[in-house]
Amino acid sequence: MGKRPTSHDVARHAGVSQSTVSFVFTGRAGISTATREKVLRSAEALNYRPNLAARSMRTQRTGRLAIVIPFPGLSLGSLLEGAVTTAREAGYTVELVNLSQDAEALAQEVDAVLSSFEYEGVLSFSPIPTPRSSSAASAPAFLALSEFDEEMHATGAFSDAHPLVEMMEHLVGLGHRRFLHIAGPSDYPAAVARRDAYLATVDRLGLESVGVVGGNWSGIHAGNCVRELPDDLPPLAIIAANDVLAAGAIRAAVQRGWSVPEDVSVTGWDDLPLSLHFLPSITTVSQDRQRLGAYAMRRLVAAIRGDGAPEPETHLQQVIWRESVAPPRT
Amino acid sequence: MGKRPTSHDVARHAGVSQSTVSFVFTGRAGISTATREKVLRSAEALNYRPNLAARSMRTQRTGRLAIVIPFPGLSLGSLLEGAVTTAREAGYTVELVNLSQDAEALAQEVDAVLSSFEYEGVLSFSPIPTPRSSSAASAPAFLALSEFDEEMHATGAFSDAHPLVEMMEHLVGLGHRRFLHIAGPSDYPAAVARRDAYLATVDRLGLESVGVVGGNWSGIHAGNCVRELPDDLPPLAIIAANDVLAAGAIRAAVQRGWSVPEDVSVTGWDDLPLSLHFLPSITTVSQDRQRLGAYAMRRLVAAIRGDGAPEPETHLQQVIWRESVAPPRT
DNA sequence: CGCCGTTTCTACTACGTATTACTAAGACGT
DNA sequence: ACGTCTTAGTAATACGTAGTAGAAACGGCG
Repeated sequence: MGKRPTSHDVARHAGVSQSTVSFVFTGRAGISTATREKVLRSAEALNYRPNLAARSMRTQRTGRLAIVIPFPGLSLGSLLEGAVTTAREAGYTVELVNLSQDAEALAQEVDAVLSSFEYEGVLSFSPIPTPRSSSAASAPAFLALSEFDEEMHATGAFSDAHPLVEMMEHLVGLGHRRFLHIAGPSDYPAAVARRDAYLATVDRLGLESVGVVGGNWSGIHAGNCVRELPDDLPPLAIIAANDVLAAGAIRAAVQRGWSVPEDVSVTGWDDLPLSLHFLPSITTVSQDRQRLGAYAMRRLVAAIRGDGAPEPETHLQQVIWRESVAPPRT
Repeated sequence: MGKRPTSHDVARHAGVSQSTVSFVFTGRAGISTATREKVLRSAEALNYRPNLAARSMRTQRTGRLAIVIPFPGLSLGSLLEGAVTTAREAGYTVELVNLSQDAEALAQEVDAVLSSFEYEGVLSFSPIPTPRSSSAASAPAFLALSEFDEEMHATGAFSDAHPLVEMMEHLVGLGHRRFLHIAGPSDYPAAVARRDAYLATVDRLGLESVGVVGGNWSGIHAGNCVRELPDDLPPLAIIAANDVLAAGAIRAAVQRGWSVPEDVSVTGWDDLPLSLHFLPSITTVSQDRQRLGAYAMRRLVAAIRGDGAPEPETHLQQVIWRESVAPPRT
């Protein structure tokens, strides 16, 4: 039960020889349809997957490719760099698997990856539905950024959105009282954490909140939200959940005649390559994505080995003050 | 000679048993220093690397991890998505390997990857020095974007920078005569291709070129170049090698009082997420990075199988007209 | 000189698969 | 009925490693 089934097990179950099973799986001719289906049914029943290591030993082919990425990656997010480096140091190799966008297919694919016997651990950097009870037998460690995120939030280390609080307090120090939040989609824990931090800070400091708008990562949509605001609103401080939303908001504000930052201050998140050159340059939060990736991988490896969780990283995020923030026009 | 050496070969060469070789490589105690060094010397002489498939078959551990990426990637560049999907369809698995930035270490690491016997093919999306004569014995296929790039250029399909010509001709049609090119680093074939296309077009259409400046991918540097231009230059059309350079240029132009696009038209390349929201929004070239990644992978797989090169992709790039381009102020 | 303990090495086996060589069973023409 | 050809399946083997059990060499001690 606890062991991974082999082609011998399938053969025994189906009442044929191991060779026959192998022929079925390699698609060789000379197998009757009846036998083939019998074998496939047995394989299904036992949850059999060919062992790729054994196969590649026999065929003398690895079936593996590498994509090498030089360190200053193609805006891969240094996330992968950090993760891959850490995995390598721990003696692991990292494979890339991509998934479809459709929710149902995605769940199925994740399940396939987890039950493929090919991986000792699986890491996801984006919110993914927790896989259905991975068939108890030796399931690989699974770590999704969503849990990760929430846990970090709980421990106050990462997506706890503390920089957002820091930015709001600074804006209040400059004289701002009226705020607007442009939020990201609610299935992104980071987006939720930022929204919650915004609401909590409004509450704690007794500020005026014009509302929470947005709900996706579209800069166009963010711009539309700004266009719908009443004319007499400024001075206003807009806290956007990332730089794309901030950029869309700035553009819409300028287009309706509000000057940034004199009438409207705006903050973003992510420090995209163009944020520095924007007009005005965007105040944002830069994340040390490489260290974040490394940390996520350390956690996964610890989970595999049954070690306790490693020390959480701190100072992974930093506010970068730029031109899009100023005291409100008096 | 043509075969990959095994621990048996090393044992024979060193005059010990295979077990001893295995013990040396797994670091087990109970091996005298003399024997250990003898084994290591033999292994070095034969270029031996443990066969990971055999090892993982024996140990029942794969040593492999996966990073799953959902389709609308984290601005991974859809490049990887396309490549991974294509590889999977061809029956391959894709591993991520990262390299250091230092040129010498990098060359050594690439060499290690190529001679590790672990990969049937290796793909690089960035310019990487062609590896030293990969020890003739069954070297894996290697495809670097640099060659790729240059070849595509030769066949007129990809980095042939044709969109750049299209943009310049359009600008001429609007009435522009005076041009400036902000180039990328000369070790990026794409950057070179764009510069060459610029120069050729200036020549062909008898335009006035203020010069070719730049030389790296820094937006700040691009801005400095624009700041050094003479005051009475506009009207001017700036052709930047990518959007970051374009953004830096726009920012510097606006800061010195030139309005964009009335005084200065600017074009970029890449269609970054913020380019659409920029003030003014940046005319750029969008690349179908997913198809590009898929094509690169098809080529790699074809090289492995000894097939001829697949049909080159066309229409991978498209000019996106935006606000940063207009007729020159009269 | 024989006994024991330690160190150092070797012979052998199992891991799970693909594939070659072979056998059994029909199908068919004469 | 007999030999031949085709089809469907099986037995046996090799791939390269790690590790178990055991052998050989060696030194110390009585």
